[in-house]
Amino acid sequence: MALFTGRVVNKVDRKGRVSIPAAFRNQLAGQTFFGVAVYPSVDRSPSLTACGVDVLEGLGDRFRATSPFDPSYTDARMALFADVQQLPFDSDGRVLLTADLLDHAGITTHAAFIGMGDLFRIWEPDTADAALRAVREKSPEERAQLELPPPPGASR
Amino acid sequence: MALFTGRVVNKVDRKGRVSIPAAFRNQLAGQTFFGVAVYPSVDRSPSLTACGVDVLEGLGDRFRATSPFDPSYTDARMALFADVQQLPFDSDGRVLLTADLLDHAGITTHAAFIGMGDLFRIWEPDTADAALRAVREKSPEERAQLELPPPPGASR
DNA sequence: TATTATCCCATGAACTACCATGCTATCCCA
DNA sequence: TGGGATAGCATGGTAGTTCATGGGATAATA
Repeated sequence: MALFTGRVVNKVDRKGRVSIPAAFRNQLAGQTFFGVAVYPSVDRSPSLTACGVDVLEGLGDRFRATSPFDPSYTDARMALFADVQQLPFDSDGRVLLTADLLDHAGITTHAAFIGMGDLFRIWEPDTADAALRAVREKSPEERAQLELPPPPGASR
Repeated sequence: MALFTGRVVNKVDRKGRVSIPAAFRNQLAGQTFFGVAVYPSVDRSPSLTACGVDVLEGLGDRFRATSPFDPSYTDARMALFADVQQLPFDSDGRVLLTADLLDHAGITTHAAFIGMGDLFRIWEPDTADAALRAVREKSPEERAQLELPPPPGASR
């Protein structure tokens, strides 16, 4: 399973192309679709969320267990999958971000890639830094898990 | 489970390469990723904390079941993974510390590796000595009360 | 035809793998 | 027990490869 970590800034060229950082791209090797799934982040932050298609397939599996007629999940189905773009890598490992996506994140010349475990996000770099600062202030107890891993078997 | 102990100082060459002490490296053998995960210490001390990627994978697993809609989890994901660098060993057991990491710890020509159980830390040697001295100079009464987490499964 | 997307190549920079050296600790044998 | 051989380790350098980025040519689309 992919494990995305770290922060990388790459350039967006005139055509809207961006290199996905090699470290991230390599995590996605060996999937059914050689590219990334990208969508505007559902928490309404001005960022894009990206993952391998296997993660989406995993979410699909969770819906498959439910009835397609169960109205309680149809909203979630639409919200999840409607805005997802599957962007293929070109031969150099770049993807073409659509105008919609660039707009949503306010990305112009540079894009910041932020690892988030089995997902990563794409931000306008300054916005990303501000968000990171905010999160570091807000979630010290989360970060502390890195220093004091919870005992095995602990659930939350 | 890895058990890091002791204190070792190694040289950082012009390219930023450092040998991870063999004793530490051997503890990490047999992991899915042949290298270390390194990040600025969460307690804001001028040091880096390092561990095997299996620790990160354990954290990642805990998020996989959570809702992709819940912003509190996305914040936590970002706080946890954004500052973590996965550094692979080269064929001689060295890693390349990024400028960010070197900066944070004030490391220039030498790096001190301090074992801390299932983690270890990387310091600028003089800074490490000062921090160690501070801990040792606590009175015996204080040191006797250094807090240990309860053993797993203990009820209290 | 104008516009957009896809593919391919060129280039400089960064990174990786590999090799050489010297030091140190360990082992083995006299 | 002393001394030499040996293996592991830290460290330095170099060559080959990958990566990010730009540009251009071709193909698809409107």
